[in-house]
Amino acid sequence: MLYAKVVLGLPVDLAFDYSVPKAFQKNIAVGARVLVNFRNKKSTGYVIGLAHKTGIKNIKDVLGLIDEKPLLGKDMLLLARKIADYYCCSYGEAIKAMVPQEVRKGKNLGDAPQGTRLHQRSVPLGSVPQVLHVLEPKRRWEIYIAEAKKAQESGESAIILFSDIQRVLKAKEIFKDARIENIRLLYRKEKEEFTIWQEIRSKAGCIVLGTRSAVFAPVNNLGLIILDHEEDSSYKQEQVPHYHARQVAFMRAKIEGAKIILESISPDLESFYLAQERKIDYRVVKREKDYPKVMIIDTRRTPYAQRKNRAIFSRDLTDAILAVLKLKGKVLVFINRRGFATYVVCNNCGKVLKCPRCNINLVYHYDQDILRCHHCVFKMAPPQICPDCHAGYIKYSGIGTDKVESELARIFPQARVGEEIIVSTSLILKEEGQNFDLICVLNIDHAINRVDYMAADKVFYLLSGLITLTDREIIIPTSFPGHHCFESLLKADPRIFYLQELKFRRQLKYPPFRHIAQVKLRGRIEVNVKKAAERLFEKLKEGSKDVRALSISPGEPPKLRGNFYWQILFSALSPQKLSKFLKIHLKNDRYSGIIVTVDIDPL
DNA sequence: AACTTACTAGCA
DNA sequence: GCTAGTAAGTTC
Repeated sequence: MLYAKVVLGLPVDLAFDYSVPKAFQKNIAVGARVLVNFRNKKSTGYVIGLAHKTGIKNIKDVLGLIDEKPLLGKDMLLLARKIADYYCCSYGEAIKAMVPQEVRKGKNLGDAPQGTRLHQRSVPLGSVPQVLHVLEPKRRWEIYIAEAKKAQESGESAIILFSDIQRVLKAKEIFKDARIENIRLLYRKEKEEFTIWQEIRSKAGCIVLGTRSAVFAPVNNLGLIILDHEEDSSYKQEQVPHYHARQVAFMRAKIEGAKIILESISPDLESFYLAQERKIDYRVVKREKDYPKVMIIDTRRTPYAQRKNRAIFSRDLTDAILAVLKLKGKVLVFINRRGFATYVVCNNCGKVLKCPRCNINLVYHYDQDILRCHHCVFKMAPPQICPDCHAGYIKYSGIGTDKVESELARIFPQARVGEEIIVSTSLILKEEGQNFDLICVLNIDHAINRVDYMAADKVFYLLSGLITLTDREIIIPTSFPGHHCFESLLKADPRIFYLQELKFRRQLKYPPFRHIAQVKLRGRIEVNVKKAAERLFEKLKEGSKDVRALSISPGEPPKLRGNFYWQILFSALSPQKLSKFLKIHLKNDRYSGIIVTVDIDPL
């Protein structure tokens, strides 16, 4: 008798045995999908092993063999196992993350001939990963193209990952212009995803351009993986399993002997650290534009009268903008917040209008005359009279892009806002090749002040991006003028930021020196979530030999889309130790109405 | 995850 | 003794 060990896309890290009827015994193989009866429901399962014995009585038959040829090769199965061990998920959940929806649903693969794997190169070529620190963004394309060509010439495929679809499409144009053949676009929103996925499987020497999930593209003979803007947070999956494409790329490149290039204007602190430790290579592409004059304005010295008025633009800023306008120059005013007013408050009772589902401040949008929640889709018409006390008028304060635009129109009536002066959030960084004569960065202190140990990194990545958009001048008002972000920018030396930040991280035993696991509890009833979190923390606060419990706190944000959040943090030297610890200890912890999830290396 | 079974508090 | 609600166990 033959038995198949089958995993399902469930959060249980177990394989279930099914007996294999005679009809399938010849073709069933590890890596194939099967149709099975599980809890009286038909589901798609993945065969991860075959055996001639089983300890299970009342065993059920495999109902159908979906793949005559295995869907997943040894390499992909090993990758799934590694993801499960790193990111604290089940084998099946990891496999689920690797394949398109149609494949999960059990759709048959076409008869396209299966690609022949040239299989393991004798010597893994160029397999030391590389940080590509590109201070001149447009120069990176020629490197990508050269690397892609090199891969294709030796019969290898390449995967190039981008932070979003716009950039994938831009890359397609550039690669087409460079006459690269065999380009395939792969991302989860692509209608043809399933067809393209199959094409990639059946061809050799594909250049796959895609977003996060394309790190799993079923290419043959993988030679190269590039991550464009590798520090971008969109490489981290927000759903379980919370994998990071960079980490998966490292795993996959190791298994398949491929080369990795991590490209960025401002490499991730962790990547810089690996380069610093000589674990990976480091290469700089120098800036060609002139380096702009960097003005850090100490707002602690602005006159009290100005602060009291909450003037958005201090005298320094208006003077600088006016000077540029006179010379017909272009100004970028940067503010990382959309909308007109970021809080809307009653002038009688002081009540601030909040989203009923997320409990965060609603933002007034001038163009549509509407109040919006920036966390969920909630919107409402702005009330004239306070809905709470029914007495006071509604007052708008706090600034966003819309408010900045209208202020600019007031201060500079002669200027065309939207042409000579552009107001934008970090969306401006998605467009390449822009050049401004002046960039004013508003409200950056807001980002520095966040209670988030990564706040400084995020500010540094942002400013590093902005500084590529000007060769003249950038002005940043702040009450932390001595911050290492700014010092680094002033001296045009990124190392100042990285080394200082690493020093802090080492002292605090934070990443990259230790790994963090965030256990998130969510539920509809606030007190229950809090109680469950406290109970769990009480149980696990001792940690283990390797794992330390760090803290328990309300989620960030504490309420989102009608759910309340609490979180517990743990740390350990290795992510595998964290995952193992949590898999053991969370197994028997269930609280009714509360969902517990684990995020390893949270952002 | 989704479903079954066991257990406990509150009630007539 | 009954039920509702939830804690715990199982899935092949």
